[in-house]
Amino acid sequence: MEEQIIALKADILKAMAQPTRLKILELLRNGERCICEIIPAINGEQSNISRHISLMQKSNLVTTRKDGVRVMVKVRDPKIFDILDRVSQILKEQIKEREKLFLEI
Amino acid sequence: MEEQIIALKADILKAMAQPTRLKILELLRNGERCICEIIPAINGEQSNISRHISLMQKSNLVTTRKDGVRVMVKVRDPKIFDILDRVSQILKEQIKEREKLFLEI
DNA sequence: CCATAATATGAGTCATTAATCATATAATCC
DNA sequence: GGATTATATGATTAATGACTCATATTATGG
Repeated sequence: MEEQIIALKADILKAMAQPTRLKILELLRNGERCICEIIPAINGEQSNISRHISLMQKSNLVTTRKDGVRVMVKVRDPKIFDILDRVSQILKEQIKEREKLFLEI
Repeated sequence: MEEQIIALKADILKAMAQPTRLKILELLRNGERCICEIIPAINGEQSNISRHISLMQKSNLVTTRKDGVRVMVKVRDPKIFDILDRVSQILKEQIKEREKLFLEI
């Protein structure tokens, strides 16, 4: 596979692979949200959230639109949530296996 | 959702979100591989590949077993490949949309 | 026009990461 | 045992990332 394609795939995954950004994406499962709602919802610092959202926008994970003073954010492609679901499943099974090992001691 | 769970999800995604590691994972689609095969296949530096594999092992993405001098690596949970497939789909559609915009100019 | 609310951005800090070279460890074969 | 092959690891460097504070920008309502 070509280097460029690989790099773009890595960028998509990188844009998801961070706790604050995961929290934002989880919030956006319920649809479009204003940045001003996201900040208190995940108890984040304004400038930090702003940067995380602009990063996800650059990687095309989310889109934004202006609504007066507010900026509304939504996830561009719902397949993002499929990925998040898979990650949850994988994690659940990892935790199960760790518990199994623990019981064997 | 709890901070810890979020952090673990981010770790799984982080372990995938890097070009060299993506290449390794793609190679492992065809099953278990020796590290000594992976190194030339992706044209990597030995110590670098070694570190990337041990990182993916720590995040439980892959497992390893010794076979003589060799270390065989395989992906622990095939759902990893589902994630890679989704990322490919998302990227394809992103590229399509960019082309669409380009044609409109 | 001014005050206010929402967002963005410059600059700085601190931590993490990827990569590489050199060297160590471990298993195998002769 | 000694040479060889495969892998791991310590140390270093350069780049990137997350976060914060202060300040700028933008839109709205009064």
